[in-house]
Amino acid sequence: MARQPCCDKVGLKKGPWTAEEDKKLITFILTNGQCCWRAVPKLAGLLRCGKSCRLRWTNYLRPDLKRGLLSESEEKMVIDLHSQLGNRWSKIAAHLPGRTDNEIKNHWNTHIKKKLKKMGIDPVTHQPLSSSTTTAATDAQHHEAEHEKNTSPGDNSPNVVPQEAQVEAEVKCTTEADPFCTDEVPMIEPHEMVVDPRGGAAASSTTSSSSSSSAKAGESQLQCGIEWQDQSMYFFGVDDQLLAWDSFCSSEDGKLAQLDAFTQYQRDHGFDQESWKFELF
DNA sequence: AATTTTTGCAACCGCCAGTTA
DNA sequence: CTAACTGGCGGTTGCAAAAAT
Repeated sequence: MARQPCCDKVGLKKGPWTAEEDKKLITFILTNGQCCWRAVPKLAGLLRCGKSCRLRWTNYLRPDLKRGLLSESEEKMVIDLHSQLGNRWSKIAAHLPGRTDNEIKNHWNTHIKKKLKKMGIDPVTHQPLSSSTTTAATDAQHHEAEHEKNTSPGDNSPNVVPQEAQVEAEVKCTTEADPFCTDEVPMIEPHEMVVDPRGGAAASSTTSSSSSSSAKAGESQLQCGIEWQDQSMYFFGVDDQLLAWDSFCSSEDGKLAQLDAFTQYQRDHGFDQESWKFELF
């Protein structure tokens, strides 16, 4: 009955990931796809627990991630969704392709909260702040602290609690309309990953949030991303297009091309974490 | 220029629900 | 049926970089 524990914590590394560790994890997942996270560190030769590997991958290394600040429209969307869903960051992230719940949560706490307060809006209730709380920043801080005190742990709903039915309807609607909601992100198989060393845009983002990615034009860059013909079809599910793409990627030629491209790039250029992180997407 | 404070974000922690032996 | 495990989530922390003094 008893299974092995997820990871014995003895001797496991913690803290920031090194370029070498990233490389190992990326190479492993490119080769094997996402499988049992518990097994990943051992198989990839990492002294990390599986959970740490999963977080590193989903929040940072995943090739379909956008980098950079949220655009105006994304921010607007986050505010709108937060008013309906509260701190259900993963649900909110499901509506923003290429964004992680962690990223949105951080952005909310560091930028949006302040913005809303400046505008005289309570970031918790999304209602206008009462005059007593808008008079001084300290009051606003206190106000927020009170909110947080009054919110029981685990209760992530905003104080203006939306009708539960509405929330459920929203979530239901989301999963129906968007089969790849991050709650149900399909495992990325090796054949679904494309390394494109040609220098062209691998993941065709239609937003401006990746502007930093083009900043160092001319540098030889590893282009790695899920090479969807149209990003929207990945996130909103155009089944037959996906099938066609999948079958291409599933072909032996497709697989070999992807792995060859990656190893070739590593041979030619070495692995540059900064490029991987910022120059590509 | 040096020091202190603030900010932003990657990563960790603990909990939970679903799954499995 | 039950206990243990896995994967996922939200809250929090720690640290490096930037800004202020």
